[in-house]
Amino acid sequence: MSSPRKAPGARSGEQEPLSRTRVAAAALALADREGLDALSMRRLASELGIGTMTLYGHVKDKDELLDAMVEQATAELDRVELSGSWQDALRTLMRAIRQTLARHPSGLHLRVKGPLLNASALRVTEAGMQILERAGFDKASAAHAYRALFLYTFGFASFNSPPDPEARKRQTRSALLALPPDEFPALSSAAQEAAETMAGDEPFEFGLDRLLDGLEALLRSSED
Amino acid sequence: MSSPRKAPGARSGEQEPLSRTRVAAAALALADREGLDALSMRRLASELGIGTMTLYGHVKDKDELLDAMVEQATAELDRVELSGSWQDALRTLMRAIRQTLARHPSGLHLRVKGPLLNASALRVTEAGMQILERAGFDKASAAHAYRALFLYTFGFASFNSPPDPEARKRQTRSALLALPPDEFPALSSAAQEAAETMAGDEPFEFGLDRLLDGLEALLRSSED
DNA sequence: ACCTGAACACCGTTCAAGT
DNA sequence: ACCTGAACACCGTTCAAGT
Repeated sequence: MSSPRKAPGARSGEQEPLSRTRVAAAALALADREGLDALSMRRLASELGIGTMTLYGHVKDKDELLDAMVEQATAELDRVELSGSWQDALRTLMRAIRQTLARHPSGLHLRVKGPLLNASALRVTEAGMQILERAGFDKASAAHAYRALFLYTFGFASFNSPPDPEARKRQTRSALLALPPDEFPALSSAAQEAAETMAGDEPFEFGLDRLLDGLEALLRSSED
Repeated sequence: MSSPRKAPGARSGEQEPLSRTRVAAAALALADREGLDALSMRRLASELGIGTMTLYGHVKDKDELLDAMVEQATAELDRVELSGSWQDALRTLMRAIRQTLARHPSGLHLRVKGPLLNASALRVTEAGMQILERAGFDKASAAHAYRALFLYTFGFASFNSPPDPEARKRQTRSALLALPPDEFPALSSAAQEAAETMAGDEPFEFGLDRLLDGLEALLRSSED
């Protein structure tokens, strides 16, 4: 009767029972908040109010924990509303991927060691492939096109992301302005323009548009 | 006379005196050989035959060591021979970037925390910007185009890279074939084609060509 | 000056013991 | 069964001492 665990409802400080998913969510939250370096098994456990070793009941390894975090993050991608031309639909899809990656700042340039083959990631890929095939691409072109779009988006998200976009731009701009103009004529005269590409949505949209234009050209040439 | 340090020439086991560069090179070699996880200050020091703390004379931090490794790797990029059309020249440049990233497998998806502003990286960027401006792009378009090409290449290199390309393809293919075809019609019917995009040069070249085509279209439309 | 061992505050994970 | 403290083999880095 006096056991503190009896009540089935939510206690003030208590949570639903631990699960792999909840462990992954907590780990992702911690990593997003304080950086991947701050994520340790011991730290995570104490944050969850459990013994360190209890974590190993839900996750074999720290490596498996990192995998679970990637799954957890990609799960947000399910159910994106897609409409319009095939270009618009792909744009929407890629923006969603980019946003998800951005939402988990240090959480995701982490170590994606192999192809992303969890359920959520595959659903997104399926959506992309359907859009491309319906647009008229054959299977091989559709697969290549999706991969190119995805890796472009991934590269942008992991390398053109916060923190502090303005600081990135300023840092880049002053580094370029400090270059000897005779040795770096193009860069030092385009310092402002180059700095602008270091953050924000617009540089992402630029490349995405070019990629989609290139795909459209391929589609037209194959239809002739 | 009997001091083992007197001789200025190369001893059997001895090396030139330690420097930040040599420390970075050794760290990069170690990380490439055994993975980034195997790189520790203690391990690196003992491999160099010095006390752990001696490393801190050449590098403030482990973080600074990682920065130095990135510098070291990008240094390989200097002096790429560029010729042909602007498309061919950019192709050559991007291939070189991709190869350099591939040469340092775990060494480089590491933590590029900010814009790459070291001398070698900037020289490569300068080359790219010159090619684009000579082709007729204005400064803003050239900056955007270079950034898109670079991030596409970066995404590909860090996410489509070894180890074991064939295993990646097989793993992807069987995961896709295991999907329920009614829920994943596009992916399960294109399992082979999708798997093929998971490794090799050809998928990289596909997206690069589309990007370059899109850029050419932009260039033509701006010239009218 | 330059180098470094010892020490401190951490890690991930094994193992054996607690309930 | 489920959970976990203690212990082991590591970390990065500070500090004070060696030459």
